[in-house]
Amino acid sequence: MHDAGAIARLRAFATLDESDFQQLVALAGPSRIIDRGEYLRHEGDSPPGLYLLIKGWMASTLTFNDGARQMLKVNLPGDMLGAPSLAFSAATDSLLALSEAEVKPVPLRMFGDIFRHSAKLASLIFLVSLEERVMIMDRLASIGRTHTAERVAALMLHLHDRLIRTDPTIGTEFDVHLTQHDVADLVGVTTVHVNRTLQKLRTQRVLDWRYGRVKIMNREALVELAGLPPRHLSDDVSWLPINDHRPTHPGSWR
Amino acid sequence: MHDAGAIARLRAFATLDESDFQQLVALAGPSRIIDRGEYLRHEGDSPPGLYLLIKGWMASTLTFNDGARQMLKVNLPGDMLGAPSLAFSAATDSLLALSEAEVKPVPLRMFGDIFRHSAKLASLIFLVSLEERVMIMDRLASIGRTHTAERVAALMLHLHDRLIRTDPTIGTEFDVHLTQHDVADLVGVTTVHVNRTLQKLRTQRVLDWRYGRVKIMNREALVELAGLPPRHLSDDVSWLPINDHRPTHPGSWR
DNA sequence: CGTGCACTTGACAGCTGTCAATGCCGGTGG
DNA sequence: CCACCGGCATTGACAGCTGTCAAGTGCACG
Repeated sequence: MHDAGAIARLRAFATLDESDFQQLVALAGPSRIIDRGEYLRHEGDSPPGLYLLIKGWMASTLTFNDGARQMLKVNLPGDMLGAPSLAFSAATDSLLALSEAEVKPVPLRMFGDIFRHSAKLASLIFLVSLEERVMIMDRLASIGRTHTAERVAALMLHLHDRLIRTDPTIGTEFDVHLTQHDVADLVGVTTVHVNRTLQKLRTQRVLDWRYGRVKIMNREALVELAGLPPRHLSDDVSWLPINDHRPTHPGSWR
Repeated sequence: MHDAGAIARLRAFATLDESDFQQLVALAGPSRIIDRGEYLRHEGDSPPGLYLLIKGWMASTLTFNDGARQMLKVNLPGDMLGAPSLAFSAATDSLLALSEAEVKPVPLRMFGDIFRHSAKLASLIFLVSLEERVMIMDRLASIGRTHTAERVAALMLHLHDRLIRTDPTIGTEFDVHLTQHDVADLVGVTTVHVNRTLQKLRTQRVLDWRYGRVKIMNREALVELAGLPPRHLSDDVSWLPINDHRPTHPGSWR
């Protein structure tokens, strides 16, 4: 079940067969549990590592030289953690547990083997990386060009879209493992201002966010506030080798 | 020369041989010239296309439903344009020419062939995509957590770092093809405020930015202002198949 | 029952947006 | 050659969103 969650994002672009599945399962190392509030790794750590988030919520954060902290991304189960840092000699961001979380380290050599042996899986991983870029582009636009209420609306829709992808039964009410301080760090304002903004949204009957539980009261209003167009994953990536079947030869793997 | 620029970013991670080079050159289609201020494509265009920026500056922009515009990224010669949108059914961002620019469309099928036939090039393209993610993460943090002077400082250092990579002879004075309005859209403030901020930075003898020409007067002050750690590309990605030599069979290409 | 964390509230300062007007300059047409 | 025009840069006054500081509430936990 956990592994199924971990490959859900790849399956959004193509169906995976048994051979694909085995290669991905092979990535999963021993589990590690991280308490809420603790860091899996800090920015600057070298060399950067790669992880698979199995359970719980985590966040990628960046700290300025004056101590200010910006949260760059919320990671949900099935997400890869730490990938962007792989292009650099040291970790570019810190990985923080927003709730108790379970992660599995992925040896880089084993991750590289995917690119070595499966054009299909490499293609899908590339697509997910592109998807991540668009997610952060949308967040950047939201933070750069809108006020706090709009940013919160965009964040909430973003989270809801991502949660509903792994659990379609989620309705308009669901748990969000973020404190108001976390939200502040995500949307780039202070905790005090987040608090006032949430109260305003509640009064306006748009969004009710209390005690870690969210209730979407007026989705249309949220969409209008967020101001961003809806995003739909491509349903045709046949130009990538996603249908090739290059048999795996386990013996040749290291 | 142009093609050399176009592959410079891949070469940052590994050396390319003749076979690699040929596959990349094959991507280049017929050139297209775009006047300053014109769009190569608009967000929402479907299906999304992929392009290689040969000459000039371009920008990726996103427009809100209220007309506000956020500039997400400045593209320099050698950059791939439009990649993030490939994971979606419609273009997620618009591509705007900041100066007269020359681009070459890349047929998706041909781009896919790289993933089909070269694990090495696919790996390098993946790494560049990760690098892009970190660039935008840094910009997001800057916009989310700092004031305008700090944002401008971070932007300028970012541009300088990228310009110096393709032209190491660039000193502390160089051309930047951005109006104050462009800068405002990049750092998420108004044109008026950018103007005042640039004047302040000039008075403080930190940065002199006038008439499209920039003079870095105090680099240490800029770094301190920006507040972001320096980024160094990885010098060891040997866990990826960047040394494999899978001979190309041109006849088998479609 | 004391402690710590998250949340809440009020007053005030400060950064930034808005609006409006002006100056500058290169390009265009008469 | 000169008037006109549009884009870009600049300036001032003022409003408004957001940050800062400080204090207080409520709840979970040991």
